[in-house]
Amino acid sequence: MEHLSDTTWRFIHHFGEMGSRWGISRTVGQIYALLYISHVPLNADDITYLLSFSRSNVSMGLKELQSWRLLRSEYRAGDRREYFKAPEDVWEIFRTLADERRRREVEPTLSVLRECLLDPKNTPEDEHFHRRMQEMYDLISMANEWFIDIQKLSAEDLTSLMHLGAQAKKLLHAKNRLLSFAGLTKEEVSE
Amino acid sequence: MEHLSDTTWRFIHHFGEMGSRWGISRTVGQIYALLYISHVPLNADDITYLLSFSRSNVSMGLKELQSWRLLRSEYRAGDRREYFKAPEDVWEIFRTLADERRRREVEPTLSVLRECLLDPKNTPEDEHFHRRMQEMYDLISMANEWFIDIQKLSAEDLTSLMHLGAQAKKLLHAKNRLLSFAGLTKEEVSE
DNA sequence: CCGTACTTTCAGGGATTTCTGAAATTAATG
DNA sequence: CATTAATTTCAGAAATCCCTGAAAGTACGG
Repeated sequence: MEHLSDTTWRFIHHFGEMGSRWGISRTVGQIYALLYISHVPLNADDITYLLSFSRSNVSMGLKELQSWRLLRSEYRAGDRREYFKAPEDVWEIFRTLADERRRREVEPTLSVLRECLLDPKNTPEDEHFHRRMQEMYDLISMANEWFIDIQKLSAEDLTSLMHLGAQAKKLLHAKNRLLSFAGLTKEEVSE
Repeated sequence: MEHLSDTTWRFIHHFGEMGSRWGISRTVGQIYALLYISHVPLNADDITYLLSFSRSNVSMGLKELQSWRLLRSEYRAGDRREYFKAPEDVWEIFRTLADERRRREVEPTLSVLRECLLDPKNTPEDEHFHRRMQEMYDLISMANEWFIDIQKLSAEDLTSLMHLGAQAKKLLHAKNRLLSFAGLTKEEVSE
């Protein structure tokens, strides 16, 4: 890649902007967009040249992306530079991203909430605070578990489920009807 | 509320930090955490006093939270100040938050991708860029549609589905078996 | 309309984050 | 083990974001 076309630049630029709205800095977003779209793995100098920011910034950016487990890298015979690329599978990228955010943000939030919920309740006001924190804890905790669980599924299964969308509700009800028809309660059906 | 207890302060402080990792500033995060946890609606002066930052900052923060549709407010007889609170239902809060982010971040991203996909492909390299952008577009687009669809469901239905988690896969396969048992293809079953 | 109670706006200062370039570090090669 | 290639670190500059206080705006009650 000699230099960036208008289209690729727009793509890269947009993901820079998006990145800066999330925890990621603009340049890190751009580096990842570039690696995502490139048809060939790139080394740090390639990135420095194509995006024209400082070599050290690229180095730090790559390090950060690695800490998010978002990069694959390889070495080549007779070349001691490291070549980076994003995973082929878009699903994998989003999954990793989401999981890393879960670990960095959701888990610590749950810890703080758990601690707050352990504190003594001295006043009726405290009772109310406790209740609200509990509500939030329950929701976040459930979503967290759900996400961990859902990660087991393959991209294809996830795709099917997504296409199912709100229809899943009907399926759920149908399932419950079948169970009660068979004279079973939910509890009797183990896993 | 005369002043904040240690526990509430920890809660508020944490959501300030979390907010600053998302698009929201620290103080806006704190204001919302306070309004969320308070047992009684608060006016701007209450917030200024309890969190001790400037009145104007509180004003701007409330305005921003309103632009996210995250606040309810009320007026009281003989008091011209506006009193704010967060919705009672935690589900509603997260739903609103997610939907607003969808509108502010996901939709514009899809627009950019659509535009990029319309651009002419001049080289084999461009073909590759196109393919990668298409892959990303397809995934984001599907997730977007899915989320819009899922929003129709009630908190209870969502809870059931979440508890179902990865088991939903079995349900999906059961459905397909039922369909093929009935001699129907997916395509023949419209909605 | 005037005064009062409250809210909003916004320019500028302060704080934080991000980026750079020089120097240090690491690692491969002859 | 010296040389060279590549990477990383880090202090400070630059850019950005956030918050404040003063001033302007709004709206209600008399």
